[in-house]
Amino acid sequence: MYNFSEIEKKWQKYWDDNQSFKVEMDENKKKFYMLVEFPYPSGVGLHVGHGRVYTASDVQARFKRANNYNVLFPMGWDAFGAPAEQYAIKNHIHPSEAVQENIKVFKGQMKSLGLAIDWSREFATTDPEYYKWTQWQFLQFYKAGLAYKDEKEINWCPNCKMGLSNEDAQGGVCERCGCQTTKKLKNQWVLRMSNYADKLLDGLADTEFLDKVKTAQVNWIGKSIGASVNFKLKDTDDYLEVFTTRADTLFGATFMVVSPEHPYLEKYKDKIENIDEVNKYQEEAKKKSEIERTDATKEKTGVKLEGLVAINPINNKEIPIYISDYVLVNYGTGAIMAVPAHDERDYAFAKKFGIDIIQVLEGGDITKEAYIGDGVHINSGFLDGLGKQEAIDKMIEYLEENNIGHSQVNYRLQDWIFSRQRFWGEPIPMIYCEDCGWVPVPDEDLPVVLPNVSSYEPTDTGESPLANIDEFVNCKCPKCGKDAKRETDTMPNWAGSSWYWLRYMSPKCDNAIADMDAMKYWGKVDLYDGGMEHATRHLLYARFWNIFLHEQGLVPNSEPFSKRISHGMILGPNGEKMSKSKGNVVNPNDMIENYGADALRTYEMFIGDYSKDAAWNENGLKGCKKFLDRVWRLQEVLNDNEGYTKELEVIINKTIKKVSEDIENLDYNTAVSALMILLNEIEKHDSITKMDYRTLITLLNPFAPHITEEINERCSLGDTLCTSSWPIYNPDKIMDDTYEMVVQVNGKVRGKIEVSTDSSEDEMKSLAREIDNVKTHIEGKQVVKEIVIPKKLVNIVVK
RNA sequence: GCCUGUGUGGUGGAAUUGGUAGACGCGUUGGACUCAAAAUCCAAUGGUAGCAAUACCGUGUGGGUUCGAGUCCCACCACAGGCACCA
Repeated sequence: MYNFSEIEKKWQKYWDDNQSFKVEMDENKKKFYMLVEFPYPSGVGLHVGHGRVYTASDVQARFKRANNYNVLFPMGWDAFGAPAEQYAIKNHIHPSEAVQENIKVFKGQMKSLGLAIDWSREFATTDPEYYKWTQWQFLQFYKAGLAYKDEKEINWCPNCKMGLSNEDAQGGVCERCGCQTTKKLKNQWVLRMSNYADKLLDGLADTEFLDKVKTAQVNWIGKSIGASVNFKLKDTDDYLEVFTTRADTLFGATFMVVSPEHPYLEKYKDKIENIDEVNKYQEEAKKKSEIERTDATKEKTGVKLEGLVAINPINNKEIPIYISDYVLVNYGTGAIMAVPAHDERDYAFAKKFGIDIIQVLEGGDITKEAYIGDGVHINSGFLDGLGKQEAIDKMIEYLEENNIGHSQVNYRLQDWIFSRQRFWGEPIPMIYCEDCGWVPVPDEDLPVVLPNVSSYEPTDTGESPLANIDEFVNCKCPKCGKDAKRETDTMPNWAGSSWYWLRYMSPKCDNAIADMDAMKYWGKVDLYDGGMEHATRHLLYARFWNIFLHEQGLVPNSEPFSKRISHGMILGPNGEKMSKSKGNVVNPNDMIENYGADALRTYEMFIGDYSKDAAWNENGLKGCKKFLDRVWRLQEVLNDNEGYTKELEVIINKTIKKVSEDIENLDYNTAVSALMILLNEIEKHDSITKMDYRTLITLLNPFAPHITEEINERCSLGDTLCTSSWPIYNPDKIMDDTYEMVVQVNGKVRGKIEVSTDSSEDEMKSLAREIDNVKTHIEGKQVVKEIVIPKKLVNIVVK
């Protein structure tokens, strides 16, 4: 047998030495931009799941290259973030040192997989030459009025001592450490992402994302169309504003509820007679975790505001106001009009507090539960007798005419909290001056570099460790020259990954985020592969960022990615997610050592539907190794005949078609299967031609690039495969002369017969009746009709 | 609760989109080679009945459309992912 590690090293060196995969712009060639999410270089090295994703991307890149595309297939490192910082805290070294070490390991592993990456474009988000431009782009947001400082309650992880975005604290659990988050007031930099809600929705039309990715984004943005309604506060000149999607039920609004954080509670503290009780409720709400507060199944709680009463503007009835934590401060106006007859939550609250329930839609039995279905309006004055949409329209018209409210759109999407109180992130390039306020760091002073310090731990006050470093903090105001202080917060991990695909286009550019000509040439990412876990967060941030850059005239396209696909995970042999604690982790290094990178790659492509999870099975890997061994052994049976072996011509042409289409459609598993079928056919012959062999290994090359190059060289089959063109099939040669015609009687298969491909329908019919078993099934029965599907089957219907 | 998906042999998974269900691989069983083992090669392999030809059953469940349904329609069940007191 052959020495696969020797062969693999040989060809990896060859590709390196010859810079085989380096690309430059070439206006004469069609471009193809293959992007795969760049990894966070952790200390544990690559996972076999990475192997699947990178191999699949590599197959695409090699396939497109062979099809004469100018292929950009780059790689880099998303290297800011908590793990490197934790490691630094523990070992008292600069995080960049740990990052350098890890990158080395990752890159070595990627090379040993034989990936056709253009390494000349490599960078890390932690390179000052890169984050200089991340900082510069933040300043563009700032200058466009899209970055602002806001004192607001944020998610706070008491364990990590860190502010978290809503995205990082989903469900009230810290994404990093898993502990329960609380709330804390902090002055944060925030990006006005919510301004872009509609653009993010509309832009989806220009993408080819999977439906589930689009749906996830649409849900995340959460657009709802409704109305804003003002309720007058009795004995004041003020109004309490609410958002509702059901303005038509206003006649049934019998009370109002404000969230515990609503500003009116402070504003009207003198008017609220039971303010102590209210304050107590606010305190309790604050103490509760996000999980407790948003548990929809728990019993409703609340306190009635004594002394503060609202007036329903549609009927001028006085209605009470309550404070309750089932109303969220960060959605709508933080206050609602409650229609207990037709809303489950309001119903539960009204029942508990003994509030009036007025039915305004016909249907259901509201003595038992809220009726949330549709119905004709009743008890609703001028809306009586109307259906839902008609009533909504009429009500909004009325509200607008009478200056009580207006139509309004609301989004679930929030602004992006952009501050982190950590060391290992891009410093936010802002300076605070007593006289001038917040002043951007001038472009020529970028990047604001992370200093060397002895401790990387967050401070007890929750501020970044940078706040303890006087040399970093103290500076001069760029505007007036007086003593000033730097912002010590850093950017979130998502910042560096929100524009990295642009940088690959011209990674060395030093006067812009990337060269405009390069961005125009490479354009949008053609195929972007990443995990489903990034369908909302990373993908929305990246799109928001790019849309903004486009508006600023900094990039040529509004949408950054054409097609987004997502791969399934590789699970452990037991079908569970691989983890150290479960002891089911498969190390790709071991697999490469024992079976070779080619076998590993082939197996990871063959393992199953690329978009679905798949459980690891080492026997499957052995099977793929066996397949490659058999391909290798064909070297012994080469003959000197020209062209294809005649009997193999059809299946070879068919296989070219099948493999090409499958790779194009990301059906890697069936592409490998087609090659196995071809090999099975080939092995039925005593000898094969060089052309037979060359075509087989060319089709196999994207999956097993090393062994195929070696075979190609040893047998002198042609040019190196990495610079060769993909085979083209002959459409006239993909049809066999004969096929197995299926004969059914009443839809059941009763016989099969080998017939010539150019048999006429009549010939097919008569051949069908000659089959003995068919005869027995139609004997003595009346033939009602005969269905003929050319080149496939005959179905005889009898009675 | 809502939104996406998915459900096929012992197993990973195929099925030209309404036309032979189970390709290909793994596993299992039998055989060849070998003193023996490994490796390799050959054969069989959805279930039931049968010596066999063949018949019946079979793609989560129950209905339906059709000459014909894994594929389309209706209802339901289970699992996975996302969202969720969003007014």
